[in-house]
Amino acid sequence: MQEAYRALADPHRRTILRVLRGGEETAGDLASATGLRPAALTHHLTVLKLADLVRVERRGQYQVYSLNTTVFQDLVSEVLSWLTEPIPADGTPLPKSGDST
Amino acid sequence: MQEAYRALADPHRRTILRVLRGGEETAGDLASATGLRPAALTHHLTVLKLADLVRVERRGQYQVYSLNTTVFQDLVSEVLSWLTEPIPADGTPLPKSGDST
DNA sequence: GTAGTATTTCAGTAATTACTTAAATACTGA
DNA sequence: TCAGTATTTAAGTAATTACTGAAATACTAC
Repeated sequence: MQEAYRALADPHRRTILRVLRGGEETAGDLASATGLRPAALTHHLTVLKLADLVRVERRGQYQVYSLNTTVFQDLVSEVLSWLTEPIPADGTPLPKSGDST
Repeated sequence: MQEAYRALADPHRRTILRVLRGGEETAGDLASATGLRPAALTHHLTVLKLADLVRVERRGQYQVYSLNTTVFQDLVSEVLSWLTEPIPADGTPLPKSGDST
């Protein structure tokens, strides 16, 4: 999962993911959507592929990118689990708010 | 939100957040939980504070950290919304799988 | 083949990040 | 006040990251 969290940290990459939620797009379309130059876009797409968040397929002249919804859902589920599965505190007592002096 | 996404990108910071899910902890306890040296821990806590994901309160000798559940839930909600609110594709047609030559 | 379009790779650079040690600060209890 | 504990700040370094322009690759249509 580390690669997926890392992938989310960049706003351009989150834009790419959001655009791909609407369906597959060519690399060129993603470049327009993000305002990135080709080489910079490729860099971000590489990070997203490393995280297995997107898939590519060559279609003629184009590279067509799409969301790998499986991994994407796993990621969301993991973050969500943080809300629903609290980790019990260990027994170590902590000073209470009025405790000092 | 950018700061929050950035904060999630580091595994030590995710550990800190998970530990705090179980209740407030002193900086020292968090250092033990993560295996970080004091100065490195402070660095990560600063990032988490910047993202408003954690709060601190001095309690005597200790600094007691806790989750800011509001922001934390906002973050989870936003990620979750990516699954439930697809962005409609624009009208631009894309080449279909069999299209080439 | 050749020209044109789409995309990636390469090599280098600037900015950011995580970390270190040492010193400073904030508090406690005697 | 002093010694001790907890934590942060400061200054520097090494690694990582995002980006650039230029060259290379992959394909299409003639």
